[in-house]
Amino acid sequence: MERNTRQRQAVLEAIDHAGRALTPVEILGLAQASVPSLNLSTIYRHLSTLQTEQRIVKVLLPGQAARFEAACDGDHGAHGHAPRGSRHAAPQDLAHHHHHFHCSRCDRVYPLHACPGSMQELAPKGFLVEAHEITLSGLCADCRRGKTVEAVA
Amino acid sequence: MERNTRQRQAVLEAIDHAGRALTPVEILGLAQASVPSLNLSTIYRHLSTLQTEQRIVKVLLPGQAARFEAACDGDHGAHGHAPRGSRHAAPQDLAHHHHHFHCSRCDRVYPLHACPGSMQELAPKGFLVEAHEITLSGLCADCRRGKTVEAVA
DNA sequence: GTGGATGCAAACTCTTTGCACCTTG
DNA sequence: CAAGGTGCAAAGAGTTTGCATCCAC
Repeated sequence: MERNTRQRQAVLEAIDHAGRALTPVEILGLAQASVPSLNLSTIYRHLSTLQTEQRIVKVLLPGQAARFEAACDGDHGAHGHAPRGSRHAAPQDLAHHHHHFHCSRCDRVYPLHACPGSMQELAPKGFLVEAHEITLSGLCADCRRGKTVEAVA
Repeated sequence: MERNTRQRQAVLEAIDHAGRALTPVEILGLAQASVPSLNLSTIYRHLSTLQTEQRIVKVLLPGQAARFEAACDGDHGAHGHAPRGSRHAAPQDLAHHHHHFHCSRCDRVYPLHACPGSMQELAPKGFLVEAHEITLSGLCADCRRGKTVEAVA
């Protein structure tokens, strides 16, 4: 369904190799290494289709521009075929629910692989909690130990 | 220090009477009841100074435009004088740390008056957690019981 | 009367879209 | 070769800023 262009490859590889959530501009910088003519609007278009295909996930943090990370589910790895069967499960089921840490020094966003649970008890009576987001911020290990990391490398 | 103009009054009253976090456009709508000529840029300018004075707090939720709510601290109430003495305490100390609930139906944001605590344990070793944000979403009591609430009234 | 406040318009950031041209299958 | 992909430029939301005018003190 989706053509396998150099641009699409470059975007997907940038995200898959990052290990953290990237902004569209970061992706542009990385992907232009393989496709120098690459344009930001092309990036945004691929980010849309890749989300639909559940290959990537949009990460929204308070007060920050959108970032994108690889969807760490079972479909990951082999990329020769279209997403298999299951079209009925909610995104969370596949995408392994998790949260994020934002480093205030280097501005990088790291995944956290733990979750304290539903939080229904924090809401007033009568409210129905369907989702929750937790964002931690502070210093990542690199920045904490003073390694001078250039902002968003 | 700050002049007591009709515009400033209108902005402050809209926020103080809301009981929930409002967007600049919502504030505009409410405040124009008293000052019809009121302009959005004037709103933004007052939102800045009111934040500095710690009369209001900016509320950022993932993927949402900024909202503003009354700072529910001790200085609240009497507004005849400039903020008193203490200039050394961190904002949190005065502003009563809390989180928010976003209703996906009416798009309103309500304060939550509970907090599960530091969350340092969710971060990888070596990371320093300095702050955390929790956002719940789902249906507020009104929307859950089917009261047809016009979106962002 | 004067300096800070206001309204309007322009600028800015992030993201989306229209369109003519190019490329993949 | 045709359908879909790409680059560029323009359009949109949300927010900020420059500037001439206005008004609270």
